[in-house]
Amino acid sequence: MVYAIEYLAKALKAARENKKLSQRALSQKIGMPQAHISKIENAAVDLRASNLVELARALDLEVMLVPRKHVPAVNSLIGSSVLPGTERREQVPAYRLDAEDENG
Amino acid sequence: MVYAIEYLAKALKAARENKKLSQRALSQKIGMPQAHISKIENAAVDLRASNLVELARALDLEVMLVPRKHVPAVNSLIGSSVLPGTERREQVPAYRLDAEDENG
DNA sequence: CATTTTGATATGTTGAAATATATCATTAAA
DNA sequence: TTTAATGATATATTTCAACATATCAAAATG
Repeated sequence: MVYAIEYLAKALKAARENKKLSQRALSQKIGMPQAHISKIENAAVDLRASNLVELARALDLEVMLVPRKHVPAVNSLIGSSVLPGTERREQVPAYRLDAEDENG
Repeated sequence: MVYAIEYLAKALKAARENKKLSQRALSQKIGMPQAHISKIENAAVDLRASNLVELARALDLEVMLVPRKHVPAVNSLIGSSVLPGTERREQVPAYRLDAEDENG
């Protein structure tokens, strides 16, 4: 377990599930073995930075370096949608049965 | 050269220089060989995610996954201060001779 | 209910390639 | 001279791909 990147692993997993992609579908999309994606999402491996960027982009995310003092503002801006801990439980509004494509 | 992470490498280098830290000082701060930091800043190696997080935090930066649609807003929010090309020259106010701890 | 099938995810192994690290040398600049 | 940056070498550790297989959940079927 690589604790330092656990939050990134969880964010990647959450983003994939948000897009309703299976690990297999994602693996075919970027040409990375499904088994490796599983290990990454469980923080069982310390993935390389280029793989992090590639994986993120496949999920419409960008890896950014944010000054610590701006982190709260950024979090509120993006609704902490990619931060673990903000599980966004079954908060799905009853009137919205299907979310899927949230990005522009 | 690992092109996919070149922008991260440049951002790390810019952030370090902004804090007026030498590679050696940074290396001692986080216990990473100075020679390795040099390779990282030149994108000569594909560093591991945990090292990216550790390096970023030592420079008061956080590695975040930002939804693509929010990237422009985040960039304007943080003033693109960590994006290379925004060198932020000698903008240090004359009345402030010593910066160091910027975070609250 | 029990069984089986199906889909998705997790785990384990092997071998090749690359990083991580330490150390030392060189170069350049203050 | 002192400090900083880069480059080279050698060794240890780890990722990563490929592949097989195990686990788990849900659905279908007997």
